[in-house]
Amino acid sequence: MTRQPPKYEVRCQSCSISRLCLPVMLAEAEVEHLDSIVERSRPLRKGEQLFSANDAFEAVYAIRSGSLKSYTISEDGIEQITGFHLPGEIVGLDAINDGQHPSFAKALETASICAIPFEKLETLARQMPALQSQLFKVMSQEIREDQELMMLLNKKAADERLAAFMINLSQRFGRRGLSSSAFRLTMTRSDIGNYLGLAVETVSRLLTRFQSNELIAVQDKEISILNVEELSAMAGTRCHLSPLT
Amino acid sequence: MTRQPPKYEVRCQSCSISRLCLPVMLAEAEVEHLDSIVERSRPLRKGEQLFSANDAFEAVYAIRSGSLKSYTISEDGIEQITGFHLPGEIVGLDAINDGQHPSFAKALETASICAIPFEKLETLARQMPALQSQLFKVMSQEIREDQELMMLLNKKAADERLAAFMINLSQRFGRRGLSSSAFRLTMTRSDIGNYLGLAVETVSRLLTRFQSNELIAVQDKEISILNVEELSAMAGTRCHLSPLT
DNA sequence: CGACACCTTGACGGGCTTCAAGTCTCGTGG
DNA sequence: CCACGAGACTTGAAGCCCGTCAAGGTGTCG
Repeated sequence: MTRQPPKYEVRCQSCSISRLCLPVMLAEAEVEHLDSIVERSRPLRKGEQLFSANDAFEAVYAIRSGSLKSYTISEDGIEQITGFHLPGEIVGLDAINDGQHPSFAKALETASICAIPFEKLETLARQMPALQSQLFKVMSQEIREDQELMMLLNKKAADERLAAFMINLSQRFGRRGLSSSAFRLTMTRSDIGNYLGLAVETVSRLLTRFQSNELIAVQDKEISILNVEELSAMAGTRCHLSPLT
Repeated sequence: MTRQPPKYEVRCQSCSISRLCLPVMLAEAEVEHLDSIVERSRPLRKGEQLFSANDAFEAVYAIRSGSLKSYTISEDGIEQITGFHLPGEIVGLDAINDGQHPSFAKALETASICAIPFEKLETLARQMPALQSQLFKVMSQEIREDQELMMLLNKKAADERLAAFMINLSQRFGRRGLSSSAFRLTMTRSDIGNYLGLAVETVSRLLTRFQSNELIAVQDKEISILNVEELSAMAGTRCHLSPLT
């Protein structure tokens, strides 16, 4: 008798977002090897931790469905959200360096996660050039995104930050086959503010303003982008014009 | 007759900062392999570019001596400095993902650079587990540092940012065998402000204030740290006490 | 239904940017 | 050698964006 695997045991070969994940560019036989080291467990429910700061680093994690936030907590207890993660993205890469997670990762909604033991992944990467290459690319990409975020936080006003955030989310949803013009925010306003370096109140006020300017429509956590052009223009740095009325 | 190599042809084996660079943890024979793919050219002079945005990505670069800044320029011409780099550090890692540099790197003073062709490095990494591992660690480290910087920019006041910056520089100089209590800033005040998301004037005022509070002594670009404890305390987030007089 | 988290809106104040002016250093060329 | 200009740095004054405080509304879950 063949035991029926629980339905969260999706294999890489049949995973719908594998083209955004590590298997990209891998030959079929290689995907099977990769699949063989992946560990899948029951989905995380909203609010559950995937890992915590100071946890020993065992694996990196690929998101199969749902969304996560990763964040650090400073000595004095201040939370700093360092990223929101969608299906196909890899989290935990910041822990490689010293074998211990520097950050937390928590589910923003029910989320299915693939754990990929890092030692095995390293070994596999040595045998599969395309996998090694993809790993370097994923990490490089994260470095670059952090740098773009730095530009955002250092040089842009509150409305520009929020516009850039919405455009970014929109594009990421689009790449995953979802609507890029209408989506649901899985994080709270407070999370957004934390991430963008703004007070919750500012985020709330800006969403209201964007809505009255007909850039977006807001219905609780549901967002519709009504005017991509103008929103994108706002996301690009503005040269200190007077604020719109 | 054996040609005398120019004196900038230092080999990895005899390089004074190899313990901070890629060769760390490599066996002697492995270092020789690595050394054999490294390309060294004449030193960069102050202000010269190592690479520019949109340049094709060929190599990553290790700094042997001197210092660099890396920065991006947004569509509308705003410069955003993304990092300052000291000997032993690797720059160009943000270019791996799409074969094109997203940022610029420029010498802040005369600097000797080792170019490491990335394709060869990848190949070598497949044969040398310790090298592959070190590469992952270096990239992981950069991701983590960017996240710490995010915390700095998002959550801390101007004086805390500058204090953290000084402490960070101090520690990095120390690790390189230089004095951690007295050093020379190779970047301008404007660069510091750009990096930390502050106006030049703010940086200048804070340096003056730090000096009158006897936390540091400033003589043009020469900095002496007089009170590490208090400066470190300031670098840790403060709980909104009234400013020191 | 009551506790709690999330969200919104208004009022106020402060920390930083911006603007402006002046000093100093340094490299360059006459 | 020195004049000269450009860039770097400092210091002061004024204004504004956004954080903070406060209050109230809404939705959710035990």
